[in-house]
This record gives sequence, C-alpha cells and structure tokens, in this order.
Amino acid sequence: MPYDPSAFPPFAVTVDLVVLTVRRHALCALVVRRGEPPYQGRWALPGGFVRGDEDLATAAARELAEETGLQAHDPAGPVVAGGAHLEQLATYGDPKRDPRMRVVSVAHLALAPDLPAPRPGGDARSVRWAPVEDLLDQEAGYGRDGEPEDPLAFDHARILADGVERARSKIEYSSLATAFCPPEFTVGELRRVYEAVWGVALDPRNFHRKVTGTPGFLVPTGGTTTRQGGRPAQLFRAGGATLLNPPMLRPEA
Amino acid sequence: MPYDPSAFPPFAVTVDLVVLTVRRHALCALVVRRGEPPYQGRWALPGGFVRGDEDLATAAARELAEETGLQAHDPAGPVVAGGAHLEQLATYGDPKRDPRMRVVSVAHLALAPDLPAPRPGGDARSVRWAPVEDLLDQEAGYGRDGEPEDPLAFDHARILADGVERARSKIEYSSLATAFCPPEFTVGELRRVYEAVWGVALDPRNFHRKVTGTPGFLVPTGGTTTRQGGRPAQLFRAGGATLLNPPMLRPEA
DNA sequence: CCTGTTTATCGTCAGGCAGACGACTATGAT
DNA sequence: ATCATAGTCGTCTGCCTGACGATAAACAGG
Repeated sequence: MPYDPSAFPPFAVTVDLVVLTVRRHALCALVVRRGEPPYQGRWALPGGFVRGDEDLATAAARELAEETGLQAHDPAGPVVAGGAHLEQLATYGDPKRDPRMRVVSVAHLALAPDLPAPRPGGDARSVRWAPVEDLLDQEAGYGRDGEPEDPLAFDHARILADGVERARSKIEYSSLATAFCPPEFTVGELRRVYEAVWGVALDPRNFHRKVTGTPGFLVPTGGTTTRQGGRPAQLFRAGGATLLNPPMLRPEA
Repeated sequence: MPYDPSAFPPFAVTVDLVVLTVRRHALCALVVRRGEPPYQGRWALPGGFVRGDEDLATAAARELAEETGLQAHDPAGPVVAGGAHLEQLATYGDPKRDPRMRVVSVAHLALAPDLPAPRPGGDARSVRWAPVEDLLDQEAGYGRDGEPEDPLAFDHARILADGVERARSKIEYSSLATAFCPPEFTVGELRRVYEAVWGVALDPRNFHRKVTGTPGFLVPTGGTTTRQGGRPAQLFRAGGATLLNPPMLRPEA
C-alpha cells in the first residue's frame, strides 16, 4: 500500500519564519508586505519554497539569511556571537490555508539580537519589525503610526502565536534568552529580555541571584559597561549550559 | 518571487506515527513490518500519505485508527476515556530520507493505554509493540525471541527517539501520563507509568503526596481496586488540569 | 487462625530554593 | 553636592522535595 508513485497527491512545501527580537522593551517579529495576491498588501511572515535538493533546516537558514543577513547557529552548537537561534516550530497543512494550491508550511522559529541595521534585508520588499502584541490583536491592532492594522496573511497569526508561545515557555527552562542578547551583555539586559518576552516585571535582586547562581549559564568576561546608565555592570557571555535546572519561574497571577 | 506555479518542486507528504504505550513495566512503540522495498522486511513506524483534501491532524488520526482502532482526542478536549492523546511531533524532510522520491514526513506522537487486544489493526501487515529500548539500541538490539533486531527503516529511529524524548519531558509538566492509563486508575498505576517512561524508581510515598496534592490532577471516583495486589487502592480519573505546576521532578544522577 | 508479603497511605524532618524586601555601591545628570 | 538610576549583596520566611519511619488492608500458605 505505501508509496505507489501514482497514488500520492503533489504538495508544495514552504518554510515560514517566526523571527523574534526584543526592541525597545517589546517583543517584535519580522514581517514582510506581500506584493501580490492573495492577501496583496497585507503583512506576512517571511518564507519561501523549499528547493528540490534542500533540507528543511537548510531552507529555513537560507530564508533567514536572505531576510536578515543573520547566520543561523549550527543546530548542535553553542550560542555563537552574532548568530541567531533557529529551530523547527511546527507544520501547518490545512487544505485551504492557501487558496491557490495545496501548500504545507514547515514553520521555524528564530531568535535574534536587536539588529543595528533596521532593514538589512536582501530584496526590495517592504520589511519591518512589529511588536507581536500589535500583530496578534487582530481586532485592535494598530501600526506604528496609529493606523489600523490588518491581520496577518494566511494562517500566519496562528503560526506567530505558536512561535511566541514556544519562545515564552522555552526561556523558562533553557538558556535561550541569551539568543536575544548581543555577544556580551549584562544581567540587567538579560532581565529586560525576560521582562519583554513574558510581559512582566521581575525583581532585579532575585533575578541576579538566580542567573549568576546557575552554573554554566553565564561566564563573566571581566569587562564592565555603563551603557544602561547607573552603576557599571559586569559583562557576561552565554555559558555552555543550555538547560536551566531548576528553571526560571515565570510569575503568574 | 513567491508562488510561481512552475517554480516549486513537487513533494510527497506523509504522516508517520510514534505510538507509545506502557506494557509490562516497559515503554513500547508500535511498529509495522515493511512488505516492500526499500527496507523490505524491516520494522518501521506506521504511517501513510496525506490525502489531497485532508488536514495533517486528520491524516494522523486516520492512520492511528487504522492501525490501532483508537480514537484520538479532540485536540483541545480533555483526556477522554479510551481515547489516545495525539499531537504533532516534528517534520522530517532530508532530501535523501527516501531513496525513491522527495518525501516530507510530518511525524505525530500518540500516547495510548495498554490495549487489551494485542493486534487490533486493520490490515494484514505484521504489527507489534516493541520496547523502545530494543528499537533504539541499534547495535545491541534484540527482539523478544532473542534474535538480533535490525534498525528501523528510513530515519524512523531518529523520529522514535524524538518522540520518546518528547513524551519523557512532557509528563514532567503536564498531566499527560494519564493518557497511558485506563479511564480509572490508581496512584500506584500512574507511578508505574512514570517509572516505565523515565526508567527510574520513584518513592511511592512522595509520589502519592505529589499527585494527590496537585489540585485538578486527579479526581477520586469513590471506588477501590486490588488488581495490583496488596491493600486496596483508591481509583481516580484524570482531572481537568493539563499543566502541572510545580512540575513532577525527574530524578537524575 | 496466624504469619509473612505486598501494596497503599499518612507523618515527620531537614535542606534547598524562591519571593519579598532592606541596604549599600558606583556611575552620570543637574 | 545632590539626585536619579542601575547594579549587587544579604536576610528572612514559607513552600516543596527527598529521605524515610510507621500504619493499614488485602492475599498466600502453613
């Protein structure tokens, strides 16, 4: 029964990317404006077709590089300076998700530090970082300039929501939050990442005790910085530990 | 650039299933023997093509029903008596994973109670439950009868390993372990599920305190049973809570 | 019937960790 | 000099876990 070459319907396979970063204390996602129907003029997640000889992870890394210029980490490797974390998120294959044909999309999640160049992309389409809060509040969504925002194209709102939820839960028990930080960062900067992703305020003293007390999470570089104002803060790099045990607890009402 | 109808290569899309259960104190997976090349005669995960008008979750539920007769839960619904938990696991799309053509497989994970009928399946292929330990120790794998076991077909060993790891981590912070139990079960039976999935011994007293002290995890039915021998034990059903907070801690050396 | 075995269930106690919060330090801004 | 801003170190209390003693209620066998 399996694999009769004439018995399977052909599918198009794409990768879509949920690229997240923290900008101005807000969790933001990368969106591109669609230049053609369907959903022409609407914002959508970046993505594209998987090539015939290409692995899924390779296709996702290629799309990420095309849109942002970011290099993805080697999957098994440590958090590398300047690189982005990239992992598979989930696959979406509703028969009606694309009105033109049967498309299965393998969504990936990328976490990137705040990019110095706001629009480094490769092609001419309109690209921007938008707060996920705005993108997901379809009803009351408003753009940066106060204009009402259309919901994302296709099922991309759902994909984005799943990606955000994955990021929110994963920074609890892994050191992934460092993927949002530049190569060297302070404890306070890392705390602001948690606060932006979770949308809560954390006690600076307990946070400091927790992250500096977890072996392998942070390694001091010896330097200090005052780029956040106030007393100089120690600089750290991400340590080798990828799993946090016990996890960072997400405050909850 | 996107969606030029002539610009995308055609893919075949399948769903493969990692169906897990606990039998005789061991975590077991459902495997079928392949009747045709490639990998003819080797064991593989059950699966099949996604139909042209079918959602991915629907295809997975259909395959599960065909192989086991189990009804999958409604995704958002509670743990239903006799039904199996079913969720998407990950997608595997290496260009060379199937030697004949480009196949992308959307793997799903199903957790089922120990089935009374050992071989309820729908078609004539050889089907069995095999301890995951045997299936994953490719080098030293031996079948029930002591004969050496070939590794699973395709990349199914990897998919199985990913599914097992997902199950192992997910029972930590969710009430999913109850999906391995019959509709009514005792605390001791639930503890043996954890012990089989994690491969560790748990303290019965601390486990009892933990699960009965977590609100919404277990609801007593009022009945008791002695089917495990010893003093009669209270019977419970799975409560409404799906998330365990704080989580069940997996002992670790 | 008495005894040993098995499983279930309740209790106690010490250590670890998190939340709340006080205190002090080192910068830059006015 | 003074204030505002961040960072860092400590203390205390309550909760949870792991270790483990003790009791309860069934069955098996003599």
